This record gives sequence, structure tokens and C-alpha cells, in this order.
Amino acid sequence: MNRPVLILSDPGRCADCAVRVDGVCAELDARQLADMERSVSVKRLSAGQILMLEGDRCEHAVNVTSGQLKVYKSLPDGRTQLLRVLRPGNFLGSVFRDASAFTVSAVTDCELCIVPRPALKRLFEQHRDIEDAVMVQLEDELAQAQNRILALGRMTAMERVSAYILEELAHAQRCGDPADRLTLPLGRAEIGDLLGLTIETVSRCMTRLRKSDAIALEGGKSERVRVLDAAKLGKLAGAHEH
Amino acid sequence: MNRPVLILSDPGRCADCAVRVDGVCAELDARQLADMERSVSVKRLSAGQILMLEGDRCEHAVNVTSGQLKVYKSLPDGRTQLLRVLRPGNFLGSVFRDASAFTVSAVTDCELCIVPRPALKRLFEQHRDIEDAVMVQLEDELAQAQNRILALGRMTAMERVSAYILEELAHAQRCGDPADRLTLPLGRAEIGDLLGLTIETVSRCMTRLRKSDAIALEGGKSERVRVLDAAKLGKLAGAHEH
DNA sequence: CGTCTCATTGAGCTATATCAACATCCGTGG
DNA sequence: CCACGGATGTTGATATAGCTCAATGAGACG
Repeated sequence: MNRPVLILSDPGRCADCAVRVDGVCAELDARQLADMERSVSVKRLSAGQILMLEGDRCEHAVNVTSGQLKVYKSLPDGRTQLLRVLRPGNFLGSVFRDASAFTVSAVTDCELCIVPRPALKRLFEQHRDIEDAVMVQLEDELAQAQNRILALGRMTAMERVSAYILEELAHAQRCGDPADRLTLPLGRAEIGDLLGLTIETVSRCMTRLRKSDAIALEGGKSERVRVLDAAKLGKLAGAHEH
Repeated sequence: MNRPVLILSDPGRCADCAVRVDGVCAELDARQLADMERSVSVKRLSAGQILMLEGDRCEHAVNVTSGQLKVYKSLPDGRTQLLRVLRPGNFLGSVFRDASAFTVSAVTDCELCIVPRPALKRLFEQHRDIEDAVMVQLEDELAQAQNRILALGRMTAMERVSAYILEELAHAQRCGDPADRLTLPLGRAEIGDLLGLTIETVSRCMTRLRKSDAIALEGGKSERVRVLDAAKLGKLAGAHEH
């Protein structure tokens, strides 16, 4: 998962990119990729560094190639709410908005593939597929935001935590991990900020899930979860499938 | 606001459309509009009717020309959460998703301008600006969803209600209404479903705002609000401007 | 081995939900 | 025109989920 990434000064790299098959770049053909590559540069962030602040001008879009970032909004008194977590393959960037609506900061050390906005617009003009690929990302992001709205507005703490674990499990599975194990990418505090809960409530929900044998917790900070009873979690999360 | 709308059998109407200057259609030139017009039809809904159900195939995009609709998700036990309210000029439609992530139903009688998805895709191919216009809408929608996430996750009932009134006030002003008066488009139950609160809590917050002289309530169902002290509301809403 | 960070657990508090009564408006039919 | 009934909003009393504050535990790291 931590393979090297595309580098401006070293053309030909996009083809080797670790996240080549995910997200925006997945659908592009060789020529589009080559054009993309010419516009792109790499940025590294260490854990805790801020990529952009709410209100900043949006000067480029980014694609995460390694590491994790959190996207969040804050109230003046410091309450903060995570909007999403960015992982390898995820795209972030407004094409038509000037000011960022959120802050983005690195949870772990990260490598990002960066496209300046003008270059992105030019790419859009030259390659319809790139614009389409971005729109697909945008629609996905919106759908996830809508799920979050439902969770925050109408689900209990237990439901939110159960649903969150299942989300992470699904993500782990997409990454090819074993079907019942996952490593939570966030600490309790950040999970709380994502789910609109406090650290303590998240912890208590985890404990309750553990005591009811739905999950097992492992690792020093209980950051590893084994899902013992996915059906029970699904029921708790109020899952309804279509 | 309730002027007639574009009608397939009566070409030339788009130019006269009540919402011509809003949303997706605003940026189009005569030729694009003419092409659009050819792909479009009108649908009428009466209050309470359902336009689409969560899980339905997305077969067309719609642009609201009159009336209001609500977009929402529900949990199996009936808890429901509004995602957004659609008003004249608003666009709704996934271009690349197959299944709707939400239910849409008419709050009032409505008139909609409908574009079948294949036609929309064709329009995208022929007119870059149309795709761009849709992407602008999508980015706006996402930004609003993110504000809602912050509200639901981290704001108190008073803050949510205050912020909501200010949102509605801003909307009324954009429609050219007087700067301190507005008519709430939703009943208390729907406001509750939008803000993740109960009817009673919404009502109590309204009362508190009234008693603190931030607003005055008028009309049989208190559906008209006069904003007496926007600054106080803003402070309550935890507004921070950039 | 102490210190730091993070998670857990407990005790009590409070904002909001729930349950219930009442008020008000509006339409309808007599 | 008035009386009635249904829908919607308000208010009150009580319950409770989740928050706050505080103490404890358990790895990680120098």
C-alpha cells in the first residue's frame, strides 16, 4: 500500500502509481494519463500538518497516494466535526468553488498527487473522461455525506458506531484484508468527531459491542477490531439493503 | 414565482421559463437551451405525491419550476431525515449513479422539468457548459450537505433552529422578499426531520427565540417569521463568516 | 522506571426525547 | 353563519441518552 507515487520530474510514473486503479485515474487511457501526468506534482505531509484551512482559496485538487487525511469543519468555540477521511485513491477538490468549505489535515504521514486548478480545467476541456471521472467521485462523496446526515440526525450512538465499524470493515475488504478483521484508522477522539459523539461515548459503545460478543478488540489502543457477528452489527446499525 | 414552465409540445418555452435564470439553465446560450428544450418534458405532482423512492432506478434528472419537494432518507423503523428541500430552480439528478439514495416527495403541488438520463448524457457530450453547470450544482449541494453535517453533529437545538431561520431568510432575500420577513416552507414536523429534532423541540426553540425578541411569529401556524434581531440569531447560530 | 498519550470506567448532570394535555386554525356540513 | 372535527402547533411533566467531569488503566517511549 505504500509504493512510490507519480513524480513530476520523473515522467512515466503515473502508470506505476499505487492508486492508479482507484478513483479519478482508474478510467483514463494512456494518452489521458500522459497529459495528466504532465500537470501533476507530488506533495508530502507529515502527520498533523494542515493541507488547507476552511476559507482558503482552492488552488489545486489532490489525489491521495498514501497516508490518511481528515476533512473537517469547526465552530468558533472549537467543536469540530469530521466530514470525511481521505485515503489512498481518494480525490479532493472543488473545480468551481473558490473558497474551501473545510480544513484538511494529515492524520498520518501522507503523499499527495496535486493538480493545480487551471491545469485540471484544461484537462477537463481536453479529456471529457477526466471530467466525468471527477463527477463520479463527487456523486459518491455526496452520497456518503447523505448517509452521514442520516446517521447524525437520526441514529443512536450504538447505531452510529456499529454502522461505522461495518463501513470500515467494507473498506478493509475492498483493500483485500481478511473478511473479519480491520484496523481503525482513527483514534476514539476522531471517531467521536466523525460520528458526532464524545470520546467516552464511543468507548462505551465499543465496550458494549465487545461485551455482547459482536466484536473483539485487539492492539494496544484497541485499534484493531475483529468482527465476530456482522449480522448483529448490521441489525444494530439499522442496515437496510436494496 | 408561479409562472408557467417549459412544455415539450410547445417549443420556445425555455426562454420564458420562470427559473431560466437559476441553476443549471442560467449559463446556457440560445443554442444550448434549444437543444435542452428538445430533450425535456414537464411533470406535475400534487402535494404529498412521491417522485421517486430510495433504491429506484435513476431514470431522469429534474429541475423544479414551481412548488417544493423534500428529499429524505428513512430508517427501517420509520425515523426519517430530510436531506434537502427542492425549490424552483433547483436541480436534482445523479448522472452516474443507477439507484437513488433517497426518496423525493412533493411538499406542495409542483411542476418539474424532466430530462431523461440518456438525453442528459447526450447534452453533456454536445455542450460542455451543461456538464459544467451540473457540476457547479453538485458542488453546491455537497457544500450544503457538509454544513448540515456540522449542524447535526455538533450544534445544539437552538443553534440549529437559529441557523435554519437565517438560511431561510437568506433564501427569501435572494427571492427579493423584504429583508426581515419570511415564510417557512415546512411545518414543524418537517423542520424537525431536517434538523434532527422533534416537533416539540423545534416549537420550544421557536418560542424561546420569540421570547428573547429575536423573532416574531405570525400566521395561523406560526409559519411566518419576522426577524427582529438578525445579529442575535447569528450569534446563536455560531456563525463564522470568512 | 517515570512520563505521556490514549482508552476505559464511573458518577452525576443536562439537553432533548417522550408522553400527554391543550390551544388554535381551518375546512366542512348542517 | 355556526358547530364540529381534524390537523397542526404549543406547553408541561417526566424520562433518558449522551455529555461532563474525574479517576484509573495500559501501552509506548525515552
